[in-house]
Amino acid sequence: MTTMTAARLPFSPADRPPLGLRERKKIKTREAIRAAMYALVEEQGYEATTVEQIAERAEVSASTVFRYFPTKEDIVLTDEYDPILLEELRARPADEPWPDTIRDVMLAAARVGVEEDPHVARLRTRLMAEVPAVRSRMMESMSVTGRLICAALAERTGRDPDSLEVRVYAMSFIGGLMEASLYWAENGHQGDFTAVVDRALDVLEHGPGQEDR
Amino acid sequence: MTTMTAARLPFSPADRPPLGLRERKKIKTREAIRAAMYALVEEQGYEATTVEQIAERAEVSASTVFRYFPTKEDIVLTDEYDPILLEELRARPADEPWPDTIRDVMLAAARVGVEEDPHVARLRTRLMAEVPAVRSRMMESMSVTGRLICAALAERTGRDPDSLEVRVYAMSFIGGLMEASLYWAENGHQGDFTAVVDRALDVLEHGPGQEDR
DNA sequence: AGGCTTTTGACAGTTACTGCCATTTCGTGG
DNA sequence: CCACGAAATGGCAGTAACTGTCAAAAGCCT
Repeated sequence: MTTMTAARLPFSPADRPPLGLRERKKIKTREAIRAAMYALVEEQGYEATTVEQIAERAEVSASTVFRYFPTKEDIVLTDEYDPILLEELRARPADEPWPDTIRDVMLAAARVGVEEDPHVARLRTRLMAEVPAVRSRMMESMSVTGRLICAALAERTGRDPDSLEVRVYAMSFIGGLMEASLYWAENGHQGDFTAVVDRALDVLEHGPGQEDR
Repeated sequence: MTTMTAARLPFSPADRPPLGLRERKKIKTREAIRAAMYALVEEQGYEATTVEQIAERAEVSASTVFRYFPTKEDIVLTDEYDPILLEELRARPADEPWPDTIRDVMLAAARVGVEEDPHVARLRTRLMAEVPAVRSRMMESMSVTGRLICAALAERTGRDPDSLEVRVYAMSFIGGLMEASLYWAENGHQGDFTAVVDRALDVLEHGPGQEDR
């Protein structure tokens, strides 16, 4: 109930002010833990960093770290893309052709994700490529994004979000985007991430090109 | 070096006889461990089964279990689809249109996987759906299958197997097939698995249907 | 200031997994 | 058939990520 405040739907405009000391401190702690982990990972690498070290540097106990993040991997990668996606989806006209919708929504999410903190975005994708555990956790988190795509597509086309067809489509999408991120990281984060995503979206929409033969 | 004998390429016909006592015993141990785990999982569930229990029932030490399988998850799901896939790929004419190739190859692999031991196939997919750790491990293993698809597509179309386009295509494929397995398991393994895969392949080839609007 | 709730730290316990070393077991050449 | 080297095994100690519990501390409210 404390962790994962992702599902809070639209963000009513007036709920910034009423933040008690408690809430503010929680945010600070959360970010202190993140910062500690980022720093340690850059110094020693992911596996070499223990949760105790993270706790120590963040000046909290190990128990507290686990109260804020369910697993070590989550410390590096929890960040809510889904709300952005939802917001972006909501902003689109309901009769827009689906391919256009999904493309723009994905590009927007990618843009926000990278521009917000380019340094962290790179570290995150690098770890995704290098550390299996991180990659796995990311996949899990992406698959809930997949369900979100199911819902969106279902809503716009009047299909069953739980049908095999819709689900397979959504997860193939996720798989493709995941690979795009990996590609970007493996090639030293060359070029614009959104450009990479754009190319990936082409493939997902039209296939790899030169279809047969 | 002992585990994962998957990459042994074509299977020359005459290497069944020269199996020493040692080799035979190793296979027996391996299967004993697997059998022990399957049984215990059905009795108590996945998480409740510890490696020590598995070792005990298989009449080996815990050390030995870890010598045979790198992780607990691998005990349930290691089984080499990739060799089947390779063999099947090899059997196809080189000028066959790619969509036909990939479809038939995948269907063949699915068929073999399920028919060989339906009971285990169901348990495996059920665990995939229910246990995140198993699902993750499966994803990792599927992503090496993805590289295999990259290589095959690249070879047949003269493209770079490491290009973004080819990689995204392959992984979207994997994502879709993964979801098909999950779907099958979540719906109580209704119907033929190959039929489910067939529908998934339609989606991967042509999109979810009713493209836009 | 005093009582209530939430957050925190300390601690003990579990389990997957890693190395290391001594012992056993198998394959082989004499 | 027997030794000798290599491989497989078991036992043990250690690590690190979690989990659950309980008492102390800190923010909140009147």
